[in-house]
Amino acid sequence: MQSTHIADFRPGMAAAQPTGHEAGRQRQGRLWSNLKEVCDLLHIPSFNIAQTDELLFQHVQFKTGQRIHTIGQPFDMLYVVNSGFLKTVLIDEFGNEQVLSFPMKGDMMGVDGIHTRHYASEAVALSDCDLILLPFRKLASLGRTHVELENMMYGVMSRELVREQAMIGMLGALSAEARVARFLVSLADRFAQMGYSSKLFNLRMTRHEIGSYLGLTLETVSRTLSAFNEVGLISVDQRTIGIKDPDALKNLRRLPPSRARGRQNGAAARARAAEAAETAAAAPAPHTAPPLLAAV
Amino acid sequence: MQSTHIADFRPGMAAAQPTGHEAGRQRQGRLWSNLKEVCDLLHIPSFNIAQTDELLFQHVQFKTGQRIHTIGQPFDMLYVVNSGFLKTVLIDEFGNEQVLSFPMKGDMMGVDGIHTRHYASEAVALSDCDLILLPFRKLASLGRTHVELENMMYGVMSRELVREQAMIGMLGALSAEARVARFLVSLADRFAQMGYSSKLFNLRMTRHEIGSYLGLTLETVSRTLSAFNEVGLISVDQRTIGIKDPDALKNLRRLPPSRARGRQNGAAARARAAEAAETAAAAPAPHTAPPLLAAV
DNA sequence: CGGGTACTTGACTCTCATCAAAGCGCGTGG
DNA sequence: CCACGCGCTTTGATGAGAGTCAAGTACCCG
Repeated sequence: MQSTHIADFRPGMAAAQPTGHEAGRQRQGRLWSNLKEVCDLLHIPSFNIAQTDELLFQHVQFKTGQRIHTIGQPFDMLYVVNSGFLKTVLIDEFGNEQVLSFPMKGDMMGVDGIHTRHYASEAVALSDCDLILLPFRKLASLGRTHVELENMMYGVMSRELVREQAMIGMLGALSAEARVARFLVSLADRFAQMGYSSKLFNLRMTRHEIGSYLGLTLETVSRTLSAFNEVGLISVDQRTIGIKDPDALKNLRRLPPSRARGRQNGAAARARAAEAAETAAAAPAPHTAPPLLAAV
Repeated sequence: MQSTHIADFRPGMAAAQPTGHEAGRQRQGRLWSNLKEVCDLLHIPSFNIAQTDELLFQHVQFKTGQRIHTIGQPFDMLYVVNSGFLKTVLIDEFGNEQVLSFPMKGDMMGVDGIHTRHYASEAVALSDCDLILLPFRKLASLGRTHVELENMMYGVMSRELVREQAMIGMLGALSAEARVARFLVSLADRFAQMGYSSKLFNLRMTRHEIGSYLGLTLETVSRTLSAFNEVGLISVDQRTIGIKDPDALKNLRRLPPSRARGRQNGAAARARAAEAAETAAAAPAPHTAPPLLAAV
């Protein structure tokens, strides 16, 4: 899709990139993973997982644009992302998409289907993907004998819940600029965790999808990225993002008004942006303060 | 402003109110519930729960304003609300509260503590409460022998996840008026489910807390309630809310501009408000439409 | 190349936050 | 029992942030 102008550092990325299918073995012409590999992928401590090589979970591949599951479809599977990038969306009563998450390596999908036995969201591959299938019924019964597995389930579900709580807090309380900044930081962190570069990466999603995820319009996302670029917090070239000042991004609440950052060198502007964040961070923070945004 | 005209049916509310502690038995001067009672409370089908009267869970009472657990506190308990009203909040880095939920009878709290073994949120009683304690470790090990219990756990956690997803969708895509409208509807539904009146109830939370929950300011909440009152969708008297037109509220996206609803009788205004909702609902809904709000 | 999709940028609008000032209600203490 | 005070709520005026509409550009793919 966006191939040419980043071809130069694709090699670098490929080098940093784990080989993708490192987990799993061939069998019957398909990939399979054992319990330990799944736990490792999910970052769940799996101390004494017994010899579980007879306990294998099958992989499935999806190509860009394919749907993994749709809303209302009968639930029977959980999915763990082994490689690739996806989005999960809600479709409202008017057919509009609301992006809920961007699952990538190590994330679990499908948990929202357990309750009603039907998936509550839709998952779509944003790139070619390799997913591990976890049949839920089988998994639950296994959990009864393998305590670690049960812990894994509870842990992953709880983690997901906490993640969504953080999302709600962000949507409820942060400005557009702060949302975009945190989105970039969290992406960078996840890339780092996966062994990619956290300083330079490719967005796998469109501005529209980012906007939907953050509760903003695509124009606002685009403008905000441009503004960050202008003050030197990041570099933007289409879907290629370079993180220049992660700390300032992490703490950013509001950029100085645009008229105040007209003709000047980037360093000075960046310094002031960072300063704005620091100032906010150092504020006394009365417990009774209004919920939204400190002054700059 | 609008104080007197609902005092007349205050008594009716008290009558509709269940007696609160109907679940549970006395023992050692305290209330205890068995597994079946807990499942019923959570609305989890519990077909063949064996004789589990030796499996008892203790109740605890909290008074208005008391904290059930705080952020960072070591996790060991889940809580099920047997009676009363609470809020759960996140505290951001500046000390501002972000309300995450308003748990009431049948809701489970504390699930966010499983992952890190520390509660990720804080729970506060908005009224006197009676909670059932579920020691998590004990519960998990019981789940291995009582399959229904395990299903209950997964089901409740998944349900919570779906609820938060809906919240994210709402925060990301709806106008202030639509958010308040849906908040009222969802409250009404929950009251109905609990056996209270869904037409007339008391808010247990302040405008500030509602605003925090919905990502709005308290002034916007207040103004929106007043506007709904003005067009006859609801009646408002401080914390007492009367639902007049639930269907219009459910579908409402945007009220007609205020200048268009100046001097006129309420019925006509309500009709137009409902119509606005219907119109939006009947729209063709192209899949590619912008994420936010149809026109009126 | 040419068509289409994604992205950027500008001008304008409008919703909602902010600031401010009164009412109202309820509990406390005189 | 009433007066006082404080927190909650309402309402108004104002403005800033973000959405909407509209070109125009860059990029991708057949």
